[in-house]
Amino acid sequence: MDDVLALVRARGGRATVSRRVILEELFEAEDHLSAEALAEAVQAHAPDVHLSTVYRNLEDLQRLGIVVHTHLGHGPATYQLASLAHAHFICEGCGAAIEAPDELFRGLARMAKNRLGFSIDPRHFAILGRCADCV
Amino acid sequence: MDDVLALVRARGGRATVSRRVILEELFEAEDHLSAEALAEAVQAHAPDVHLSTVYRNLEDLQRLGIVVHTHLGHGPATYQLASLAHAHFICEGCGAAIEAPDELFRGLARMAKNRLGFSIDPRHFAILGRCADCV
DNA sequence: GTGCTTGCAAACGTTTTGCAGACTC
DNA sequence: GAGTCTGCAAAACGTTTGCAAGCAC
Repeated sequence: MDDVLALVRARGGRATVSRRVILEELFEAEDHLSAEALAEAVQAHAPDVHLSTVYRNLEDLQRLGIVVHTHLGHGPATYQLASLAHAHFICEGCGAAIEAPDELFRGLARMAKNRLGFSIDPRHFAILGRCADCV
Repeated sequence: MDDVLALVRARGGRATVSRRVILEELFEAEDHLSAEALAEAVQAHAPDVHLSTVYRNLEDLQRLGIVVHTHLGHGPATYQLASLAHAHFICEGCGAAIEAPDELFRGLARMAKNRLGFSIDPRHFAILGRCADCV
């Protein structure tokens, strides 16, 4: 958290109140947050922080490699600390989001690399399907 | 093509000119088409078919299981005949879309099923990464 | 003081919807 | 004739941008 602000400063950025509160909420969040949900959480502490400021900060933080966004379905993107990123399975029946351990993708990664020369990063878009409860 | 129109009729739908031309273009298309690209192709034969009509028909055809849509990246969704659906790898460097043979996903499918009870359908969202040319 | 950052409002690209008329069966 | 389908315009949605004022350094 302080490391991040130091990095921001090192790149010529400023440690503004908005930036600080946005980072606090990101570090505290347990789930992925949409930009709108993050804005609401931030506004509980700093009511004047605008949704567009949240979007701009998320973009900056992604450029610095601190935050990543993921598409879990058809709604808004969700944001999280890059250090916590992982792949997801989304149930088309009930919408449940299941965390997918990275090791499940080892075989696919190897085959994609060998046969197509392609290095996968399975974390950006979720993989759809059906969970145990939805047949 | 005629089978599809028969199915549409069997469900109480009508075989309108728009529907016919949209289906023709879908059967003729080699690539995935965005709704807008499909509308343009349709309008070459039937100039008055509106983009919203294309969207409505695509939705109906998806409900019937004839068409599926896929998200290849951050732009518009792409549509294709369900019978031609497959997974994709998208290069974050150059944007290239590479078809991913289904057998690459066998191992992942088995592990997801055994360990999480989840049946994957890897075709709805593309998997990002980097192609051979983009390191 | 320099120049990054902000709030606001307005635009964006994609998709959906309300409506009155037109068409298929 | 009943009910589906259409074109059009307008709205909806998530996100981005232009601008002038405000703040960090």
